[in-house]
Amino acid sequence: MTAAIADVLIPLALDTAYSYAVPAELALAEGDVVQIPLGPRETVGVVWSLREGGSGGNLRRVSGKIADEALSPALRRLVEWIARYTLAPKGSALAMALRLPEEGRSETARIGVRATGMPPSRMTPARAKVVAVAADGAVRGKRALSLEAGVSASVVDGLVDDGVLETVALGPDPVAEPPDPEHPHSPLSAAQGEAARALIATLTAPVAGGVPGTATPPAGDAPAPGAGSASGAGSASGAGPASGAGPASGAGGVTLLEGVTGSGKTEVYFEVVAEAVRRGVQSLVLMPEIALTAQFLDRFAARFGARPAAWHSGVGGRRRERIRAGVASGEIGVVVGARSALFLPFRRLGLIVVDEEHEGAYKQDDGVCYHARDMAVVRAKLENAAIVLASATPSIETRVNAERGRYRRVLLPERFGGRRLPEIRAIDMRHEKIPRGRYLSPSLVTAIGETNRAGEQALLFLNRRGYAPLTLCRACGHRYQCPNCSTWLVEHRFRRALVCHHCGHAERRPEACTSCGTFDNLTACGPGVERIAEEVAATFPDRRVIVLSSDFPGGAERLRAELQTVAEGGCDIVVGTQLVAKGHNFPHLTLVGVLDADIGLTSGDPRAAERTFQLLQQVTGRAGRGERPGRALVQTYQPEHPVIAALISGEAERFYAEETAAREVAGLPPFGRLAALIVSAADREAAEAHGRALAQVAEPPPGVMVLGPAEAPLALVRGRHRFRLLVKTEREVDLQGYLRAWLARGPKARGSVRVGIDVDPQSFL
DNA sequence: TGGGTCCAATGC
DNA sequence: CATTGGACCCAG
Repeated sequence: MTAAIADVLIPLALDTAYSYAVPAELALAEGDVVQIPLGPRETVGVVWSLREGGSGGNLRRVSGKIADEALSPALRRLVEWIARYTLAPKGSALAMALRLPEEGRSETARIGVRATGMPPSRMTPARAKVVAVAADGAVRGKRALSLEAGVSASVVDGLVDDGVLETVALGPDPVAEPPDPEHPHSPLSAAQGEAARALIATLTAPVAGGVPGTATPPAGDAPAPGAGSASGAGSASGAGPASGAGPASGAGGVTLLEGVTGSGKTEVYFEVVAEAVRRGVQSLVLMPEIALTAQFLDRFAARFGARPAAWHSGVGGRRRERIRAGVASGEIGVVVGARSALFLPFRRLGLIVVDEEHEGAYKQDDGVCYHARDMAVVRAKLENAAIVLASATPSIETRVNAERGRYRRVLLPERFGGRRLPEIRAIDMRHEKIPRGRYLSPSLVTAIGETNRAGEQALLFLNRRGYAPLTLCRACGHRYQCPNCSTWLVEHRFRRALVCHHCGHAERRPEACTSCGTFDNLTACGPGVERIAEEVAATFPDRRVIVLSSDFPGGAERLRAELQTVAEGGCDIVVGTQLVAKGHNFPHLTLVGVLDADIGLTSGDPRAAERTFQLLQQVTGRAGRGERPGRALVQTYQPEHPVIAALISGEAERFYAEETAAREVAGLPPFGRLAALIVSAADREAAEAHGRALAQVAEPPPGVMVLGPAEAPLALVRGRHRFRLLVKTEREVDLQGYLRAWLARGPKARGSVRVGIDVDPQSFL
């Protein structure tokens, strides 16, 4: 009898599966999660393939199968696809889809109470309220009961001691409730309804037979570009993730939902999610930053009468496991999550929505460098699911795909409820008289005054955390720099610290200069939001001011509360970083002031213009989303710059056209391909030498250009020196194949030298 | 020479 | 990733 051999992929930085003998009593299938011996210990892995093996050799044996865990074929192909595309070891890609035990704190057992029917020995007004509420005999959480009755928790405790209430062990709180697509909700506008219908038409799940259990039949055989030969050579060729998308009509494929800020895109795709629920398929809504989703989850609950499962890095332990299990069983219908939700083991995924698809946060820049938006397109294809990319300011890549007919495009050109887009004006800072160390122009101060007098809110936007981006000694000129990174330390006056925004290094702000010893002579250069808040407080002493940035003291919970305060009109002036640019509805906000629109335009990054345009468009779009019309004032030193000019004139189309043309001329994505090799080492010389050695053997064929090594713009990060090589190819070139051959030819990294590969780099730092 | 630390190679 | 064993270093 011939023994079966399992090739098992292990979630480590290994590119090949390891072979194990399968014990006769163990029935294994491809995709099964198994326990296997690895060196001196036991680990888990996934059966990647099964085969007959003559003697079985002297392989070690699979120790056992982990029940109820298996990776679907689609998910396994996604892992393969990502590994091939990003040049990451397959095992590393698998690790993202496995994320197993997370041995978390066990959930605190919840206790519920219900009425026993016994009368209280002593009646008080508070007790009477509780008894009245509990009279129906239902089980409630202690806290829920006291809230409902409007009494303190101790009253409930007292009644428990008295025997009036009895405690009951409650199951863990549900991780998600089933969404109800027919839950009553406010109607859509005509434009929204039309957009929703167009998107619903792209759903692949059949209308009839939407009974749970009747999964959509899987797609054909080679759904994604790159699913091909096992050798991998040339498979991820030419086509990026975007190509291979369906035709621009019929079901399936990719659809861009493009709507100006305030047009109600969310409500539109909620209708698509509702239809997916009706048809019995699961939906995944990807969001860029989960800190912002509290308000979003509320909106979801308002539409569906239930909260969706929320998935992000902060969800840990048992809860994480329960979401995974619920998604795998099909019990959970809708997941809202950050990019890692892309790897959840959906049982019958029918729809993916990528909200704010242009967001840079979708790109993972360490470990396996992948772009969640692009991989979502791949997963949708593999699952034969529909996918919607939503944005007010789509990325150039996505727009080009839409223009070329690879993606469908659905437009919402007007704001919901006939509201007007804010009027945007530039404030030319070259002509404004501002004292040194101040940043609010007189024109802006006047506008804030007018706005507040009308009982409305103003938002001042500056994309810089902290108090000042640079601290220097007036006596000796010493500049405070991070010891691990080549960045200035940012002063955080509130914390009395100098902080590196790259590695987190923090030191106490010294009294005397650490270089020359001069006492009390350090000066803050440039503005951060804290400093602006100080200036606002000095200019408007009687206004309520809130500063919002991602390092908000007190964490996400307090931040949420502050956002709520702003939304309810509980403050007059908000000073914030890009955190406030996204996703929030501030109905009382009618003035947006952009303090330094030019930040980021001079960075030398090819995407700088696009990103700045998107950010400014988003943040100015915060104004006037309630009843009153809004306006935006943009402080700038170069009002004639194409980005600023397009923003002011509202000619987004022209900006996109020009920027797209410029990309095409330069052969940059999506018209060409880019990859970055980042060579890092503990010492500068070793990194540079290895970079040079690689460049030596680059041997670029026609259509391929290799630049560098150049010291990376952020040359020192976390104590490692970095050099970059940039590979630029024409669109048809098999970038991955070239990189693989090159790296195989090159010297192998020794010592502390590391070579990181970033296909489709987003940031050039 | 023993004992300690550090780090690169290894795992089927 | 977790373990390991070899390289290197130091005190006595």
